Amino acid sequence: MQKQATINDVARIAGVSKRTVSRVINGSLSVGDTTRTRVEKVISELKYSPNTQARGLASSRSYLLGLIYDNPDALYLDDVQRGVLEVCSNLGYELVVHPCRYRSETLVQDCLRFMQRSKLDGVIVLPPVSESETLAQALKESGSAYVRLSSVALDEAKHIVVSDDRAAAAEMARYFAQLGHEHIAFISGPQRYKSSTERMEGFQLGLSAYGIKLQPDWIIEGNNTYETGIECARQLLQAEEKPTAIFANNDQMAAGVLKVAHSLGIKVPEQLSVAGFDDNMLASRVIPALTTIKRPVRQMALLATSKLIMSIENNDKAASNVAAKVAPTLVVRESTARVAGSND
Amino acid sequence: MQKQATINDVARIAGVSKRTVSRVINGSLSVGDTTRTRVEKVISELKYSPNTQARGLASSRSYLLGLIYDNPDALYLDDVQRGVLEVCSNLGYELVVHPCRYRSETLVQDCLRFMQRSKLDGVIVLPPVSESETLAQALKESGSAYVRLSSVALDEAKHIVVSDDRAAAAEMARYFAQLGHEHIAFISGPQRYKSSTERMEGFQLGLSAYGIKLQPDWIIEGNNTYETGIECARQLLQAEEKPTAIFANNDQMAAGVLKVAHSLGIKVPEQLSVAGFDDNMLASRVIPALTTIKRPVRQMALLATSKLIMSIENNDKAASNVAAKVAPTLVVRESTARVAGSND
DNA sequence: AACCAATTTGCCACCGGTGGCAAGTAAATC
DNA sequence: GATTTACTTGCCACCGGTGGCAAATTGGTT
Repeated sequence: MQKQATINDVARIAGVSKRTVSRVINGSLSVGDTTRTRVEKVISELKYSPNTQARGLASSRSYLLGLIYDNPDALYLDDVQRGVLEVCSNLGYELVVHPCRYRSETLVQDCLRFMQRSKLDGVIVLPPVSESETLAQALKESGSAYVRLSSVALDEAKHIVVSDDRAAAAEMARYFAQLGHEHIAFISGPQRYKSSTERMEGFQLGLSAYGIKLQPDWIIEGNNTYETGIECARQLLQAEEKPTAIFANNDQMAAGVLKVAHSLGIKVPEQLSVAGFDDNMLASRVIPALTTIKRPVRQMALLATSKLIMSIENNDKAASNVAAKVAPTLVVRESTARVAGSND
Repeated sequence: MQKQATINDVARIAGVSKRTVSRVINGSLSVGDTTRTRVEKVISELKYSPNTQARGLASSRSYLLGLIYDNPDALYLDDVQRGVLEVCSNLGYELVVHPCRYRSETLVQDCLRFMQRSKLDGVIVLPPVSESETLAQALKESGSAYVRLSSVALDEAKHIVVSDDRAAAAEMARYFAQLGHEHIAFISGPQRYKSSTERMEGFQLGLSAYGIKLQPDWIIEGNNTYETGIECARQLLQAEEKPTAIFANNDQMAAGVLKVAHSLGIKVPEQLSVAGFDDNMLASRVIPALTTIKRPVRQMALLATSKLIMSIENNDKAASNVAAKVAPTLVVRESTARVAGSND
């Protein structure tokens, strides 16, 4: 293991003090041009790169960001992580991932400890953990930089990136209505999450514009997994009176609906329209391919990371206060069709 | 932001020197029992936890592990990451994720720089990056702790966790043969990866035991994505003479085969058997559910992480030299059946 | 009581950077 | 040319721990 060059080596060879080298590294303005180029030359010759631990110790910066989440869908997490990493690597940060338990009593403590232990410069918090106001409060009080991803605007513009799931769900409602569907069921996510209630309310609101009302027994709560999608679909499709369209809170559950419909010999989309939410990889793989709402996950991740780094480097001074709101969009594929017998 | 307690605070309050506190933290033997308990009491009262940067600076340990990969399947990465994180959090390590480009000329440099910059204690390398011998060599020479995940035993037992993909593919061959298939096609992964050639060779070997030979034009190379799965399937299924069974190098491509078969009106499994490799989430979601090979990804991740940490903490002395080999297993679902007209 | 070995504890330098301030240097003003 | 001003650069302490070694304590022996 060849020994790593230190700032002292650079200083000695360049014939300056290490303080000056430090200035060059950090892009300080007050370094003469000739000195700067000389130092830079030595730095690249020695392939010197500063020791982040020492740097962190002296300046309380680590160039480490954290990603906090609780058991998200693999595909969602992957999208987010890719986006975050892209920005990180461009801007010289590394990413530490940290799963945690949203419903644990020690959530706040756990997250703060994580930040402190690893001396993170900031964290990005994913849903549903992002919905915890106590955590957000604790982060704010501890003076940490953070950004939340959410489908509801539950924080100052500086700390949040929101997607308008409510409007997107309303758009799906309109689409269903225009296909002539009136007997519509909704498989919701856990009602304790705002992201779930937002989508449900948006959907209901959208339908009501067409005079359609979701029957209470056609609103079933799943937990966003494929398995509960199957359970919920069974309840709906084995009943006497069946809906002609089902909107599921995400693609996983919609895939479950497809499976059940297939096993019951119900043809999609001829006899039943099915739609999901997310537009992850699964949506295009299943047969028939799912009509769904595309969430711009990657874009949210990019935005969030940029905001976060901006707020870190500006030492939290305004600037990044631009609202970050993204709009999910309807993607029509094969799993939805005009209701049988209708010709609107 | 309440100020963080330091080792000096603990030392002062406990009435000992900070060196002693340090000893207590690191579980050194030579601390008297009474002193130890006193110090521990103060530590917990102050909720003191050592500054990892300072600790790292002084002892060149960071309690940070790295995960190095190149554009893996989202589902695979998620499985691995979950497994790794589980062990990490149990043993007090954090995980830094690091995507990179396997085929880049600067791969080695990039990875070493990553390790050095973040002062990682060790890294876990996923396929296909794990197949790079130059990287492995560089890691070894730099004295870094590392573990590779692979489907071929290309390193000392200490540094690798292997899955026997060859044997698994052979088992799939036997299964196909016993179903009476003789006209069999194989959609391979990129032939530049050993994991791909291993599976192909295993499959061919398995078939040859039954006197079946893969025709050269029924071996098509994809790149493990759904899209190339579709392209390859088109070639196979739009030809004059069609295979009765297709084995794809992974589930993504197998899903592509299902899609093409469906669009061509070819019934699976009645007219065509399809199998994949991985057994990821997708395999059970598609219709019909895929027969596939289950890779014990999670188990590999757990093993790899344990090995890595063991080698770090033993300062690389033997001990972790147990061979770590896992066996993928055949999972039969709905996409495969006895060949039409056969009754073996 | 004196001595010795083993165990426990403390002191100080050091890891590799950055912050604050003083000193040095060059350009601008009178 | 002397003085002020602005800009560069260097010095030293410090961030919060750990390593090596010396000092102090303990307990058992003779």
